[in-house]
Amino acid sequence: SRTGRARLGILKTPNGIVLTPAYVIVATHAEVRTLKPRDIKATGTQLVIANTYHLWEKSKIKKQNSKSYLEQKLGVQMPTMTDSGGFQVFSLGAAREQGVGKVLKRNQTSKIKGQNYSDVRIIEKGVHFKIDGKKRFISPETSVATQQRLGADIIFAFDECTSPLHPYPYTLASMERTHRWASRCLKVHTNKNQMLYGIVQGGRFKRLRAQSAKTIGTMAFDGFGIGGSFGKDEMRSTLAAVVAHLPEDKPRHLLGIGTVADIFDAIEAGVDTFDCVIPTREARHGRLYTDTGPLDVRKIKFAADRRRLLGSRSTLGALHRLFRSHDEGAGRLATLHNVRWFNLLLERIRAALADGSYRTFKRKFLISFLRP
RNA sequence: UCCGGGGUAGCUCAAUGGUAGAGCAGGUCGCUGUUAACGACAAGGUUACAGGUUCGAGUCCUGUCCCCGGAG
Repeated sequence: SRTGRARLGILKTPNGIVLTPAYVIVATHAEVRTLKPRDIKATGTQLVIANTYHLWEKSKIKKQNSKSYLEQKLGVQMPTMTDSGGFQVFSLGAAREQGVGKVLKRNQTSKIKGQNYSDVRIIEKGVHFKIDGKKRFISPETSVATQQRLGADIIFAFDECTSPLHPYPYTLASMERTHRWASRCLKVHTNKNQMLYGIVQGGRFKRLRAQSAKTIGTMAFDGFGIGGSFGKDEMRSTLAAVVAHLPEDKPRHLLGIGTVADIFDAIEAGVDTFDCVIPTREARHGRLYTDTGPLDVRKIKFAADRRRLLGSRSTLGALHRLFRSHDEGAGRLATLHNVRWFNLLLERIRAALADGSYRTFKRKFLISFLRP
């Protein structure tokens, strides 16, 4: 039985199927940080997302045994995505300059109009980046070409991820440019073994979100990414405004989200897949996820904790000591645990959706997870 | 026992006689299409002890205690 717009599905790719809803694990440099190739599947991960910007130079490496750099480096055959580099327009530009994330924490606005920053310059043709002294120009055409060389199963249109602090006029202008970029991406997308997803923008303005979803949603994409920034506590309402205008028969991916609360919101809005650095980054920073909430394993109170990490013989106490001694293995053990935990959560959600117990599952889960 | 060096935050060490600081450890918090195995903040002191000189002493002088090295 359906729960709102939530839906179960199977995403088929040349490298295997993905049961959805699914959490996509971030592998920016074609590796899940701290993990070895064989670790990835051991965590139950179905799909990973790498980054075109970060793999730009590597993408020029010639194929070996018909495998692209992405496939070689990942070291395991499985479904893959590559992001287009559009997020770096934000993360290396407005985000750094304004000191803000893509999800607003406080109600604040900015007079910053975009679209030139010290290391990012946006023009109609594409984006000039300057980072670590190196110059790089990425356009819809070069992003798609690079993603075709990298060979992921699912690739994304080149877009501009705007800041939640951008005012309405700039967000509108940027969105319309992203729409033009989307058409250009479709034109140069020649490898039909790869699914190309268009990306909905519109920032925190729901009118723009709906408009973007209508425009992108009627273009000949194989699926749709929902990108950009969000207002404070507006994930549900923003997703509702977007998904209403996306076709039912194509997959939807929510880019760069999210937290445990976001997962439920996204699934209930009708999102099929979403990716986020939270499981992996926070693991490296010592934050472990459990059914009774996240904990900081570095704190002294876990020094002798005998509870075991998911799928491991190691205990919280052992991991605590590894972190305290700055052992390289700490990040790997923590990452294995967190990725397993998020994948397991999605597995439980899929099971609950399948047998109609989603609402009950969610209520019980959150009571435990959010307990004081 | 003598000679020399030293004793400052939990640890390792700074501080021309002029408001005692840093790094690490420990604490709290943060992390949303990874420039992040990172970052922010707060706390932490009878400067071994007792006197003295000085407007003012971690700093100079005297004594005591302790540590290190060398000699015996």
